[in-house]
Amino acid sequence: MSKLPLWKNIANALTEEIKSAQIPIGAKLPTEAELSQRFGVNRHTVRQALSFLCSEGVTWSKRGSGVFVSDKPTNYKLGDRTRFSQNIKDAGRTPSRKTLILQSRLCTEKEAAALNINTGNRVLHYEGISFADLTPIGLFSSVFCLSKFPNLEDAIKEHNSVTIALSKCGVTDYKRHSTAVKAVLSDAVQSNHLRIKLGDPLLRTESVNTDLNGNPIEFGIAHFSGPIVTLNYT
Amino acid sequence: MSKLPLWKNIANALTEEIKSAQIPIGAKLPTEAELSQRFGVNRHTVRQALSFLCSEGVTWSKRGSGVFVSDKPTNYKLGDRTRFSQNIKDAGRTPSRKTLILQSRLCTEKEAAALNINTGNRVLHYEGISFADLTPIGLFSSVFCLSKFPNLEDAIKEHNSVTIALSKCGVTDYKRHSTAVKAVLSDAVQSNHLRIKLGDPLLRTESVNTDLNGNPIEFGIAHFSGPIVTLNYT
DNA sequence: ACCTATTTGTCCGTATGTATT
DNA sequence: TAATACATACGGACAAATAGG
Repeated sequence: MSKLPLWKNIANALTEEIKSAQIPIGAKLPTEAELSQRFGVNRHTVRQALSFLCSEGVTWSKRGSGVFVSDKPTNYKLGDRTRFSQNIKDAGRTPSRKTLILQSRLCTEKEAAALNINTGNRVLHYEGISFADLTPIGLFSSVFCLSKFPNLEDAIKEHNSVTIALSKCGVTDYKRHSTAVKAVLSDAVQSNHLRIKLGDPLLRTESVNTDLNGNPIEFGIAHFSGPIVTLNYT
Repeated sequence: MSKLPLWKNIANALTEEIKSAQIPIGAKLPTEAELSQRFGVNRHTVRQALSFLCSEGVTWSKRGSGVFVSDKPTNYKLGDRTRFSQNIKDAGRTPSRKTLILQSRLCTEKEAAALNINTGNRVLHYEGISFADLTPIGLFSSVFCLSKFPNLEDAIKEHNSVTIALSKCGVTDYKRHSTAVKAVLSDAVQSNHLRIKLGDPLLRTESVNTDLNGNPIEFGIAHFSGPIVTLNYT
């Protein structure tokens, strides 16, 4: 019946199982050995099917570990009211964050310039991973002027949300003042956190948020997973 | 020396010969047998390199005949947008463009949806390279609805400017309706045009421009050189 | 910190099929 | 028809990265 090559049939079968969520997003496919057993073919025939799926972006592979189902592309809106949580919710997904660093330190020159403070000042450094559902979509690293928000660290710890924490510190609203976007290659740490391949492209954004008076309150650098995140500016 | 796999080195070598036109567009590559002899590897190792080139769109193969250098300069994904000229000037540099394609053709489904026209319609396809001074900074590919602007092709040829050409067609002003940005890796054609390394990151933007009534007039895809271009939203 | 088993990646070899010349 | 050239499929061996004890 099927004039298609063996490997193509296998690729189609696996695609169906992925589309129907029998193999959910992020899940590991059976090993090449298991698949060759199941389909009764040589391992290389399975590999050709898997290679095709990877080239189509349906899956990605990690040597020594396995082949995994890629996440669907995520849209991330970029505007003057950019909020991480709301963005993810709008996409029908559940946002969460994992904190990697939350501590005060002296600010750098670049940070001082962006926040319009002096170089001697202390800042709160907040760094971590952003998730949509269970998929890491980006790394963030923000600094806030400590003298303006002495209690911000505790507030972030308590509420696990920058927006809520800032409101507890008297900032009822803030705006995105500027965003600079460029494309870079991921390094080992980033690719590990984002579960992508070393050398996959990243969207790097540098942004400044201000209060409604135009005073800068946050300077942030974020790296979004290039393969699955799209920034939307409307 | 090279920690790269054999097949990757072969792919790079062939890419070089294609880029330098030692193997010109449309020409047939040596046979798999000849290449395996030349590189001293198994035929399958050569095949892996050729398979990669084909997946990158650099070549295409015909069973029983041979492997040929693709003649389609940029089969998919290339693009642009305008108002970029002003940005370049603001940065104290001189903008210019080189046209690669300027011709009418049937629109694709995606283009029809973006321009809010039917799939049978003809569009003007304008594709080329944007320069700042003498440095290529991006590739653009735009389509315009031909039935709305029947004289646009000649106007672009005459004035070498989309903005001026559109004004000759009655569009005195237009604005960007939406822009979606993501990071991708450059392929052989793109890296060649932009004079960057194969695999360097690119900023890919998809945008729609509308007239002041909100009717879409242009759909464009652009690829900006990741290492040197930053998009700024303020 | 180390070892081992697992898993994917690379490379070679052989045979056969299918389309082109 | 015959020779050529790419496509598919099988097989084995080892390397490299990972995961788990």
